[in-house]
Amino acid sequence: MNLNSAHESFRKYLKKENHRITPERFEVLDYALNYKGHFGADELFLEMKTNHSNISRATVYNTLELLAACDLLAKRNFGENKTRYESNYDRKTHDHLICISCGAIKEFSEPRMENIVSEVAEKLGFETSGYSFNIFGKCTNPNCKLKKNVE
Amino acid sequence: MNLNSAHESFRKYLKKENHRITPERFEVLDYALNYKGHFGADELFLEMKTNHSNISRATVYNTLELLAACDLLAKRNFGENKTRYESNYDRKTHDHLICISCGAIKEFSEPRMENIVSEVAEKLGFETSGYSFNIFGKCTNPNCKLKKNVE
DNA sequence: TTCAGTGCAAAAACTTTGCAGGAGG
DNA sequence: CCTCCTGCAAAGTTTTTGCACTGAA
Repeated sequence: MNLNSAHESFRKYLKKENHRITPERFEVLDYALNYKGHFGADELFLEMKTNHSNISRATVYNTLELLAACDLLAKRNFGENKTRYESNYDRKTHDHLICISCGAIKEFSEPRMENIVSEVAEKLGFETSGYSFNIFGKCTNPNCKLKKNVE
Repeated sequence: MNLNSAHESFRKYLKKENHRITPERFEVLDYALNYKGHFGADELFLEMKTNHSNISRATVYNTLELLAACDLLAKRNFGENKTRYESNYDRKTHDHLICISCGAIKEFSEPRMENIVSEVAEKLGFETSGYSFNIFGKCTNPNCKLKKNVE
């Protein structure tokens, strides 16, 4: 993955929106892109703290909002009452299947969704900015129920 | 709306699952079915308290879980990091369009979703128990931005 | 009689806010 | 030099938990 071009996009976005370019914001970006799978804001903050970063909670929450606003991250919600983020960088859009028993999350791409979303939005007079589509169920993993393998 | 038949379903469910039949649980059911639109657990708890109910927070949270488990209520999450419930009783399934500016929520039915959900679940080896499909965007209401008219 | 369910209050989990000091433009 | 951004800690919101008591079966 090319971090430099992600930095470039972010820098451009910050400039355009009149936000300041700070080292802290790029530090959060690096951690976010290196995170495998989905993560919560607090999770990322704690990981950064563990790695002896001097970052503050407020800065992490604020920066993740910015990264979602410029589409470098995708904002998700899997029904756990917390916001999750996921790198959007170099990836194609996808939806999620969540096991309600062990928490495993599988991704899938469903080409029909794009059409459905734009048709519905047009019919109801909305200007779409995104959608979320999650399927819940029970997975066939034999270890299911044994471990909370959320990823 | 026929409350009696909802009571009947709930009673049946509780019996089947070996949960006790308590007046508190039916009190929560009544409040939930009478609530117009979507509500959070704490909202319902506070409304019940306002109406001088003797119910406890724990009982409300617990009972709403049960009502969702037996499909009298639908559990929703509109990306606000809180669980919302909605009566499922006597209503057909539907999805939601959420205005990110004023919070308005519109409902729509999309018949194609059912097929997509079962196809995806089968392909990936999941036993489906439900799905959530929310479209986010900006509505055309001229009052949009003025009031938080969540419903 | 028994133990699941209840009310209450405290804790937990996640997020937002207020403030004083520091650095980007 | 003017603010926006930062770190910190405190407060806010929603949900969960522990405990002693009560009432359904």
